[in-house]
Amino acid sequence: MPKLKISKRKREILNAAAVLFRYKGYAATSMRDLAEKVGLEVSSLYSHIKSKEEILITLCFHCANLYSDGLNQITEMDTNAMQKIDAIIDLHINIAIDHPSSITVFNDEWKHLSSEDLSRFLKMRKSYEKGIKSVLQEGINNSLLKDYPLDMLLNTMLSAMRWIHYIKNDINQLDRIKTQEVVKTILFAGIVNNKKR
Amino acid sequence: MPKLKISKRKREILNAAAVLFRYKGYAATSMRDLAEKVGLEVSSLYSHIKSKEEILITLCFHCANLYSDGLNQITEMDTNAMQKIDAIIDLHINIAIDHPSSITVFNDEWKHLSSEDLSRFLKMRKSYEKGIKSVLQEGINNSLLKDYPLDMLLNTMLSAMRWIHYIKNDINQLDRIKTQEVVKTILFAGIVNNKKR
DNA sequence: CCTACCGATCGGTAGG
DNA sequence: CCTACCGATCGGTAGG
Repeated sequence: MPKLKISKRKREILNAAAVLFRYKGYAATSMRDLAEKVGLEVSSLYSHIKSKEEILITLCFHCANLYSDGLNQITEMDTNAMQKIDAIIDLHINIAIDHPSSITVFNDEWKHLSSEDLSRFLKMRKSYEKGIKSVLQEGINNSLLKDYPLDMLLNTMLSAMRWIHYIKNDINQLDRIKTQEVVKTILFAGIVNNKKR
Repeated sequence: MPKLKISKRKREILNAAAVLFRYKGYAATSMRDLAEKVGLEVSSLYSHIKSKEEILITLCFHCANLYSDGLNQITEMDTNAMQKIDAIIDLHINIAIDHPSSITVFNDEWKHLSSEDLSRFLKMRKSYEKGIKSVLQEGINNSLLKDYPLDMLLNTMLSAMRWIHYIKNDINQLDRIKTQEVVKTILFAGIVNNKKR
């Protein structure tokens, strides 16, 4: 596991790439686009990065780690399923607001990863979903959640938050707390077993 | 408004393109890929289509029309806001199940439209969202819906269904009715004003 | 970090 | 619908 240090310049390049990939897509973004954005000649980029794909790999797995680290902390908490789901929703909303560009890359551009990286990525996603599903299952077992098919519950819940990172930056003073509150209320009133309330 | 007739061959090409764009993305799909898929030489494609972008335009606006025609029928119905939202959810789920490939293109690849087509597309989307928002507003006014910010209500509701078209084809015998039922229950119990129930 | 450059691939056309 | 072909652009390298 390298990645001990990332130079300031490299971070600049990664950030610029995230923004470009977000709006143009990975395949439609050229290294010329990226070079221009950071004020370098194309060839100079390769002093800092190995390849275009290395950038994609870095961005995708950076986000993957944000999610899986977050989930690990949550599952270790000594709380019930409802509170864990509460925390999972906070996690997703916070990541979406704090990293809108790289989250878009993570969501929409991972398919351009190749072979080993792609399968590693899909494995991480599978395991992340498995982690959430077991929280959901715990909630169902304790009658805290309605007994719906886990897949539908998971997909609906996670999809329902997949618009926050599209909010334009100039509306960025959007109230994080308000978003969490409203989204949570919408989701919870739908997921929670009313008999228990 | 042309498009009176689309030859069988052209339809084949459009369908193959939708599938390729879905899995590889528009920019990463080459006309060579497409030609191979339909069993033609690259240059022969151009007897049926004008350009790569024409394909994207056709696919995007085909879907856009499915949604806006559907919404128009719904808003003309003589029903209350709740029933209209019910119908809107059905519309989205049905389109997602019936046109999984082109809906993915519609959702993820519209950004590759250029200038006039892009702005026409965004205008249609804006107007579609406006139509749904006025249904939501009507529901709020009649105390059928919780009084949340319209944008959050709209985005959460539409996003919550944006996973259905990713269901793999080999699970295609997934029960449409069951999906509608579960998604609707999850969404409704969250959106509906409980004081009214 | 730049100049100079390369092979591969791209969308698309001419002409039949 | 195909053969033959083209200019443009791609990601990336050599060498300093």
